[in-house]
Amino acid sequence: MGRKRLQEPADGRPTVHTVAARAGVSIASASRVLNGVGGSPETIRKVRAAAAEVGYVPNAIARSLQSQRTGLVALAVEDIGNPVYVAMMRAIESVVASSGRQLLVHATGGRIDNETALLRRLANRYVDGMIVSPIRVTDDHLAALVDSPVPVVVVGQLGADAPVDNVRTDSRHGVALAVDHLVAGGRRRIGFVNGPLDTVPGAARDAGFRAALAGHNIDLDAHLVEVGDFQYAAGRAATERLLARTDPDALICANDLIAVGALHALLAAGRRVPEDVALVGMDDTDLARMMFPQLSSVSLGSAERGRRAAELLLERIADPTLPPRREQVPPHLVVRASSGAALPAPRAATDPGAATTAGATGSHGATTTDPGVEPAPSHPSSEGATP
Amino acid sequence: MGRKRLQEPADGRPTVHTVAARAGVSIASASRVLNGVGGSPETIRKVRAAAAEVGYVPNAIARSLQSQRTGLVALAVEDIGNPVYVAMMRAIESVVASSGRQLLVHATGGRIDNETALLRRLANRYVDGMIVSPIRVTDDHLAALVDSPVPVVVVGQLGADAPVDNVRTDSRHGVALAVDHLVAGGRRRIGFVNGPLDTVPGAARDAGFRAALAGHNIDLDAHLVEVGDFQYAAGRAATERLLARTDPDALICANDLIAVGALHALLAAGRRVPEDVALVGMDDTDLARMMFPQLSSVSLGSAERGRRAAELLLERIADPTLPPRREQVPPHLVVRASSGAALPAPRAATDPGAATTAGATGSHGATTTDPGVEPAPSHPSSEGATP
DNA sequence: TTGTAAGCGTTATCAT
DNA sequence: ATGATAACGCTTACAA
Repeated sequence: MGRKRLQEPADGRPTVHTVAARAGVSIASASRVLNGVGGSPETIRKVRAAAAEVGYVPNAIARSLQSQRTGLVALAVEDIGNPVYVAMMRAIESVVASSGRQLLVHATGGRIDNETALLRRLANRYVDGMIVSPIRVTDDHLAALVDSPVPVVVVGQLGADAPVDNVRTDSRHGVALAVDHLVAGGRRRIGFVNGPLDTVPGAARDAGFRAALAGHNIDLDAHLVEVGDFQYAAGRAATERLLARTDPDALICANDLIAVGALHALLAAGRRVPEDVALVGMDDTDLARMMFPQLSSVSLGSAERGRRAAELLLERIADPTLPPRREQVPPHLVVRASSGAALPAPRAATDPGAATTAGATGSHGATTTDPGVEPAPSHPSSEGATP
Repeated sequence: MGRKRLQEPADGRPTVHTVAARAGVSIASASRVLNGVGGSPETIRKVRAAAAEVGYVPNAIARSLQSQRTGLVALAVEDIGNPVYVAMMRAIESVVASSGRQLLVHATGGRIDNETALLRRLANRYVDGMIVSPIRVTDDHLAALVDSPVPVVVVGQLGADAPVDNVRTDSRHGVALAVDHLVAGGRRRIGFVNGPLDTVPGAARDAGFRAALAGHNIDLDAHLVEVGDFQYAAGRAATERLLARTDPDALICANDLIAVGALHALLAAGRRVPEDVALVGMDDTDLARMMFPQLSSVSLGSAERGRRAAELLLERIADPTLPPRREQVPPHLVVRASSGAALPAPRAATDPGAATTAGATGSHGATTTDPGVEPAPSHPSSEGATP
């Protein structure tokens, strides 16, 4: 025998039973009125009054158990401190909101166990679906993705055979765009500051860099390659190590955070950017435009990937029987002042607002020259102060 | 009469019933084994096997309905694009994680209705507790906070009478620290680029600025004050407007995002920082250290406030009967290169790594001089690439 | 140890 | 329109 049903639960909060009793109707009637379906005028009045009097608040968990949905969608990324994920999140949020759902974000901090745990917990029905963007993928991880009880869409590379919706870009090609551009600008001693090679993006960018150099018949000088993690501090430190042993005339960084660190290190070392060293980042985040000089950057279409991922997720939530889909968003290079001037130029504009016209299009295409004095990034949807 | 209980639910996913039937035991036994409490060796074996065979995954919603907890905690902020919230989030996350819970973040985009809706949805039991940091507070909002079914802690100013746990700082004092410092450095034409005055922080900072100037017997020149929103783009635009009509020798910005925009505008206008114009931001985010020159900034103790808020929340979850608590974290000024040199100095160091010793302590105390070549921000807990 | 069944709070079905 | 009750999937008190 279980406990007997309490009309007032242990924590004292009112339930439909409380309201129904107070209104002198059945819980069915109370529920109907509370949901705005049916009910005579008199019943409606009584129930509404009772609900207001006791301060009734529906229990969303109970409702979800019944309806098998929560109206929540989650996004799991490594680090919301990285503006690229903020951009992705904004794009996802706007799609998700249009479906009447709310987006929740979780930062995994790159801890794979953490991510798997989150997947295992949230995906067990707390959310209607999830978008994850892992930088490392283990078998355990993949298993969690595949047999998730709720729809999951992955942003990033995934094994070709994984039966999971997937939106990716071609970051190898992205690196090639940067190399082409720099070579066209006369640079030959091109350095590369990468993230960890045991991550999916790190490995892809490394491969892309090597392939692109080979394509230009440039021998890779190992001194010109450094690895840290995908953070500002590591980018700065890695660049300092690189500068201590060799003298590049250009630097490609695996993301914008690293690029900002590299810029810091270059300026501290007395190098002019772009006169002495041209600098190209990746991800094309707001950060690239906030720097002096503004940073050229390879856009990996993060917002676009986020938007597509969200659309795929909503489709799958609506119809879980869809076959796994795989989409690709092409990268493109945005040229700004940090790589704008050609090598021999002795004194180029370092004015942060100065436009550059060095949009030398390499053999891989997809290069844009960003007008230097663009209106700057704007995010109508956000404010962000410290209350 | 309701439907009859299906052993295999409509969506085909196994439940305890499925497992129990397959193992040839009761659902009680199955549940016990699945939860690791009780069960004979033989039963354990059978249930484990059955669960594995059918790929059983527990339904967390159902479990939560029973246990009245979800193991989730939410944080609602305006804009995760603002690094100050990232810092706050990291601090909260580490406390929350230590309690075995997971943190979810929601960006409200400053839309008050959005925030209230989130509160109304999540707080209805989807999470065990919430931390919110609103920049605008309406009555409706406050009502939602007060009668939330789950514990809520507010980071930021709240009416003194609101019966809600609250962690705040004194941003008026924070602005005063900046003014004192600049005055001590010989600046007199101090400008102020603020956020919207109808926000809580915007109003507080405006008041703080006026009071601090008055304290130094400096008349406020209205031309020296500009208002935008708390974003980079607005900060840049506002500074451009300000520079178009007057000529400040120092600028205080209501947050670091605005300060970066101001720096951009100043450099584009040919002003040297700090020689011509000293610049001080607020929030002391990573961004301040990523700039050239590095930005002085008033720390409002965001990480500390986040940490305290999380602790208060956990305490309240453990004991909901606690009386409302209110805590305050004092601001302090971190001096870096952007305001380091005194006014008359014709040529100060603009090397981004250069240390400054101009930590002139004003009458309000709490000033730190940041060694310029500090190891730069590091976040062991995060990586952040674009997979 | 095991099974039966109550109960978490809600919605939905069916008969009245 | 209304009320009684099954069901969502799970945990657990109690009896066997």
